[in-house]
Amino acid sequence: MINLTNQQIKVFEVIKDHVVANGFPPTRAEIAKILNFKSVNAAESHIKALVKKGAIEKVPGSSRGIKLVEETTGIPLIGKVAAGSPITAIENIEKTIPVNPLNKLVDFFLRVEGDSMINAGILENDLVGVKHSKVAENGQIVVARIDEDVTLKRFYKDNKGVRLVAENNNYKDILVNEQQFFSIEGLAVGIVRENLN
Amino acid sequence: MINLTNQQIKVFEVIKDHVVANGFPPTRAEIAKILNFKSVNAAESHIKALVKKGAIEKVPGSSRGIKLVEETTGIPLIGKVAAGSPITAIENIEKTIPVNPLNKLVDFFLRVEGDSMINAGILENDLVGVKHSKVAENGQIVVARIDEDVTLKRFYKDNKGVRLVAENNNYKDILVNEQQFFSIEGLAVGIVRENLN
DNA sequence: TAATTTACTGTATATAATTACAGTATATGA
DNA sequence: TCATATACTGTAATTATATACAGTAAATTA
Repeated sequence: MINLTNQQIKVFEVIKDHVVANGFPPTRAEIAKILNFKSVNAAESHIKALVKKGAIEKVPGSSRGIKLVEETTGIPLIGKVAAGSPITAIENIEKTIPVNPLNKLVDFFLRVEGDSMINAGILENDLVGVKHSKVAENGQIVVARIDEDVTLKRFYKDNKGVRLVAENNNYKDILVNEQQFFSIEGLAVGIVRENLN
Repeated sequence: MINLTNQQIKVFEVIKDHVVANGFPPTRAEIAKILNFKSVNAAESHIKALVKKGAIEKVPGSSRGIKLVEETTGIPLIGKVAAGSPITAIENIEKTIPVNPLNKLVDFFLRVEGDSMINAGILENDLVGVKHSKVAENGQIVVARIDEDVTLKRFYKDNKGVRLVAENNNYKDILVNEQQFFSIEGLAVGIVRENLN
């Protein structure tokens, strides 16, 4: 977002906050009311400026037809921290992480039980983001089903059959035999850990 | 979401998809057009039914004044998988994870460099979600600044001073001396790992 | 079997909302 | 210094939108 004036930043924040709070953007009149403009056209003019500068997009003729441009939403990712600068200073922001970095890929989450994947940095109670898939390549971490059990393991297949391998030396490999029902439910594509402290 | 009819589900999906695609909900007329209703009132009636059943909320008098109820958005968290059921069957869904499970707490992300926190299950390139804070309790994982360096470590303080401890035996504790500038930038509250496979 | 819910069409209207036009005043860049 | 941008007030008109009312018909529930 390039060179917004203080007032334009205020208008932008009002729009953003309204979307977060209500799920839809404000009207010109609502913006004007919040910022104590006596004319709706003040809001309209600011919107035009924000469009021109690429902070938002307009859908002409639509009520509340304001889109926040993707890079302006989400959470900042701090890259290299410049000497002496506050950590969240604009020059330190590498990019903006979408509201959910895993959102596009993840079909569902599974909560991890046990410590069988601890060497892969996957701890108990982590949320594993899973993408639906019926197939996997050797070495990939998969959500697999053996009969009625669903488990998270590394997947290997060779001429002897399917082997599911834990990332913890205390666990033995699981060899799937011909009598068992086996299917891959999905691929682990990411993890989320809440409550780190 | 309780007992929506097939048609109500369709209308709900249209609303949800519109919000995802455009950033704001559709009008009655837009819903009607998408679903080939010849009367806008068909959409209006469905909206009333969806409100009654708790799938959405209405903001009366507001254009596009439709809110998706929180539990209806986001990504399903699969709990115990019932015997024989498809993994994502409704009875297996424990709850719905908000679009970003860390969103409320995280002020910014830091990308992890190095393996100093590997024993805490924090790997290189993980995104650590950080909450602004100037203080920490002993044992908490913090983002700290020593002179110009920003680092992620476990924080300890006693009468001898501040000690920053890695979660990796190959790293020595960092003892902060009086001549150095030291500050806590924030507390690690979660992690996100993309590209697991 | 009667009442209610679902699932619409069709009409109408008040109001919500966008957006253009006409100004004023100050600040900034070329 | 002259054009352009910023930052508004104020008015007005067109159109976008919500929403009520009057129906019809079939399915569901009590």
